[in-house]
Amino acid sequence: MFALVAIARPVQGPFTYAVPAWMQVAVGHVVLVPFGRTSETGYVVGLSDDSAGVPVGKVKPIQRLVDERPAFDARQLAFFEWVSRYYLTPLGQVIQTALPSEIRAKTMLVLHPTDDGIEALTARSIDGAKAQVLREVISRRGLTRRGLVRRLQDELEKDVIKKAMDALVRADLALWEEKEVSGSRGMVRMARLLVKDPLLVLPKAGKRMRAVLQALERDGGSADVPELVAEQGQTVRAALKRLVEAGAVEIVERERRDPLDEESPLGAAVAPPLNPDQTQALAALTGAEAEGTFVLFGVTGSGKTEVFLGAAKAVRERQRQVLVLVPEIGLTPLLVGRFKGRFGDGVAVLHSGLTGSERLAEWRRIRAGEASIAVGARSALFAPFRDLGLIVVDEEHDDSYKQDDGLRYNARDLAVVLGTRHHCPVVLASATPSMESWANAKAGRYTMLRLPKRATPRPVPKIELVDLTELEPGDDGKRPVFAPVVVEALRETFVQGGQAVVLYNRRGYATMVQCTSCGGTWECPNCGITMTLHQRARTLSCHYCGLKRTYTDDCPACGKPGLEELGKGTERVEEVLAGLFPGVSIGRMDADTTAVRGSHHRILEAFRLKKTQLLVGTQIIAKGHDFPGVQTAVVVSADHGFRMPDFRAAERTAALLVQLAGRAGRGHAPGRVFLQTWKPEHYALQELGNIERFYEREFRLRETLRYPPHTRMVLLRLDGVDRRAVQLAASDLSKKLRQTARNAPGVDVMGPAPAAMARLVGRWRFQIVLRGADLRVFRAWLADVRRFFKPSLGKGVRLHVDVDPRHLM
DNA sequence: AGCACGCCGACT
DNA sequence: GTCGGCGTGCTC
Repeated sequence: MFALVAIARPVQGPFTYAVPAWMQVAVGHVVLVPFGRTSETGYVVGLSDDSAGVPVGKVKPIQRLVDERPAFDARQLAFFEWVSRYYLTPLGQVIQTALPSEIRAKTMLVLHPTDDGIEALTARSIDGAKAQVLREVISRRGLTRRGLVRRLQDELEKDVIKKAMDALVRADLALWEEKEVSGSRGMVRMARLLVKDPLLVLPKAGKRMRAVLQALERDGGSADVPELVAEQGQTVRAALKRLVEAGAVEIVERERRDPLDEESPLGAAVAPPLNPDQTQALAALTGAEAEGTFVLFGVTGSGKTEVFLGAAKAVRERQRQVLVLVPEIGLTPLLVGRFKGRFGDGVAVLHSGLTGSERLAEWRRIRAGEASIAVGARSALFAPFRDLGLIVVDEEHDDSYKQDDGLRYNARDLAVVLGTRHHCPVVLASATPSMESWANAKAGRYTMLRLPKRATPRPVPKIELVDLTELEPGDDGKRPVFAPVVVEALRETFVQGGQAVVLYNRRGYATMVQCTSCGGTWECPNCGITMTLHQRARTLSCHYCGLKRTYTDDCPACGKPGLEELGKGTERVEEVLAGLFPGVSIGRMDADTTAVRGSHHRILEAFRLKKTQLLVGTQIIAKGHDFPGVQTAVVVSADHGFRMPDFRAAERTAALLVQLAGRAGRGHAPGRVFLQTWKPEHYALQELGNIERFYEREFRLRETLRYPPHTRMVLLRLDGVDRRAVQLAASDLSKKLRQTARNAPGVDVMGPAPAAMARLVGRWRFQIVLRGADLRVFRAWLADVRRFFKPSLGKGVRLHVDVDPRHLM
């Protein structure tokens, strides 16, 4: 008996293994198999009586089962195989992405001394680097190659250490042993303040240590280490070490907890009556033979969730399962709460905040059929459902459905595939459907369901375009940030005790700092882009790689004072608003203010409870929250997004603006929405009141430009430290691709071209865009050229393959 | 991804 | 003559 095994590594598989006579193996079993010089996790994807052409001498036996029960069934396997083909990713990697990381055995090689080795060190018969390494091997047994290097890197060169290790093994003074490692234990390290006034104990604490202490005091005496690192950088670890030594701080491990437990208020247990539109949509989804994909196109506040809940109830009654996908579960505690309130324990929640064991428990509950409803972020798509009766993709236009590393799948698209495999309806819901979904509905492939009215009879707010070109410069010669009409509306709002949101899609204080004497600007040495000034933190920071530099008043190049702070971000907008409306309390929400765990929730709660009257922030404020008190919404610069070098810029910006407009006037007062713009004539702005007209225009525009959804794209991104090597590899690859593309009608190979951000984190990036007009021809051609897509193209050049990219930047 | 094999330049 | 650079190809 032989088993076909897909390996959890980026290798083209599967591989044939012998099944020991005593072992019961089935398709779906996770197994440990010998692979190369060590062992690796494998997934049984087939069984056969012969060795499938592999010489029997080469075939090795399966070592053991990792889990008694198969992790996936034949239907799921077929789905994984589809995903593997579509995303040009080896099957083993797809399955690895799909399964909880806990269901994975892994071994690593660790170094142990032999008796001869111990003898040799005592006898001092060896010396130099070998002796140093051997001493380390003996005193700290079981270190990996990397671990040894890390431990000795201060004393020896990296390759000297490696050579010494190999020499020791060759001389039988040490040997490699295989050690099994368990997956993540799901524990978080937490720093806790031990003394009241740490600076008394540590009068000489440095800047870093002080920053850590400050953060700890601010967060009530304790904080998670990963969060401190996210906030202040890796130097936190060194600072903590010294604080622990000084006895000011202790490190404790704690279970990672579900951040939603305390945050998702349970919704009502009983369904409210539905309006006619909702009833009609519900009927379409729950019909006896309902199948296929539906676009639930409902304005914000139209009661889409009630339709999901009603449909879920009907599906449950038929003993089938329901999958509800949400973009980022941390942003949707309300939706989770409503499902839990209606269906109680039957709801499994899958998200990244769970510990490994918690996630595994939820996963098993779904496999066992105990949970009939799963709510989760994109990876919930791979949960082991037995029989799905409904799939909901909420806010389907959201880009976070696309995974942007590793297996770059789009959960919205895969939901549609999964739906056909389970013969169940799939609902793609949004107030601003994606161009693809809208086009599919228009072409009749999907069914359009409309909820054109708000559930409560409030009017959709009026959108007012404010032409910034007509704005007069102020006394200082600069144009004000806000037009008078906007300032007036905001004032009126606050006088009436109402609330407002102001969106500006850039964080920080100034996007660029320039010396008035020498004209020098700060650029990130890793990424080559200008660094943003963060006034409060007094730092300049690179928004791509996170590099931070202390901000000084004098130019670092010529030493003269007089720096000009150009451009603006949320921090400056907040400052301007504080100046305009003294006495109005302002909350700011952007990646800077939400870096600390729980602060996201805190800022929103303060606004919901009307402790703050005005909320300033980046696009994060437009996502799915319901603030009844918001009377006025302002977009500081509506055409900001259009300038992005990306064919989806208009679509994305239009969606953002409509979503933001939906935040206003959901309560008693009618809402007003102001969009400040330099280009009021832009078609996306002109058609915001009727987004379907915008879709029509955008659809035709994309047709002339041969962009999706009229064509399909695959983005090949090459990156590496050596610019010339990357460019060379890219032109080499594109040459090969172009040659084969001659026989594939409608296939274009574009580029290579430097990526819009040509250098990120010290790596140069070039890209090649593949485009196909005919899906069948394109897919066949891709299957053929897949052989060129090796993850490493030599000389430190890496290749990432992105099928259906969301960005071309 | 790792890792071994193998072919060309600077050293004992 | 050997060590070591990393290009190429394999892992059942």
